Amino acid sequence: MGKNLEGLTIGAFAKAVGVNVETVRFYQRKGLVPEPDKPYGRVRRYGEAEVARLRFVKSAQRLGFSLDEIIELLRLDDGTHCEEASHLAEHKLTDVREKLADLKRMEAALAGLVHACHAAKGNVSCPLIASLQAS
Amino acid sequence: MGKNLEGLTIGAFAKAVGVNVETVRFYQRKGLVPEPDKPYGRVRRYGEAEVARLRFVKSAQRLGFSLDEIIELLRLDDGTHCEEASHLAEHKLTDVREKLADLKRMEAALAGLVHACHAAKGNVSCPLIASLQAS
DNA sequence: CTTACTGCCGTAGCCCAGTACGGAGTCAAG
DNA sequence: CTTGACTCCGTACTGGGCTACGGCAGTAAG
Repeated sequence: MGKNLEGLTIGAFAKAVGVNVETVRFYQRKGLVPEPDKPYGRVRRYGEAEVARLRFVKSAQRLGFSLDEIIELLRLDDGTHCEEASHLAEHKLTDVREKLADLKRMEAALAGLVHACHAAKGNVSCPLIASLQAS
Repeated sequence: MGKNLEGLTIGAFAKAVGVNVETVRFYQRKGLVPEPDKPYGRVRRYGEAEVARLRFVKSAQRLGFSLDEIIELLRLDDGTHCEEASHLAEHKLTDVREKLADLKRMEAALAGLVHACHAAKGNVSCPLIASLQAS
């Protein structure tokens, strides 16, 4: 595996992004990451593009997109279906803005919770359940 | 079912909070909401405290807490664990703020894509994957 | 060549958060 | 006192997102 830097094996690839090898395979089955041809030897090799793509998948996932939604997003990325992509992008943009609004509300609620807890230092009770009544 | 305000049946209880009856039972099995004794007849009755608790569960869930984390939060609610509750909330707050930053980047990328598509119908390089590189 | 790693591939299983179902009991209106 | 909606309880199933397992093949070091 040593000096040939033509690409990463699946194990190195997975490690580079911080996911399990099995997860890479799972994503390949779903079409989230491509399954490269086996070029010179007989094992697949992964390059920078694949690393970026896999990182994107994990990032989008952290933002609350499902794997199926991420497939959609990835189809927007290759820049070739501009007209349909634009439509999809507008839809996703609406999604994203809704998520932004949700997250901002969460942020406010959590910040309020933290604040309430700190404010209640002297007091005995910190009413967790009550703190979310208004949300 | 009408005027007796001695408590809600499970159906009315679930409806009052906007969840499925089965979800209530599921939460009872997990210990997220208590299973009241059967007082007068033989069906359980639910009161204000239970409604508040169930609402709290759903609210916390919207804030991104898992059911297991919510069990933790509920155990902290007796008011004597203010520090711990605050710590948990702060941790979530950090999560939420990271997600906000990512989402804003994604929003910018999507808006850029839509704009580019509308402006120059042709080859548009989509910055979606690149937009999350920095995370 | 042998031994020991990966990698390849399919299938099965796990966890989470519910959802559905079925049979028996209960309750209130007609 | 019957009817029909609701409750109770257990068990089974679902769907999303992985994770594990097992058998075979290729490759690398000794």
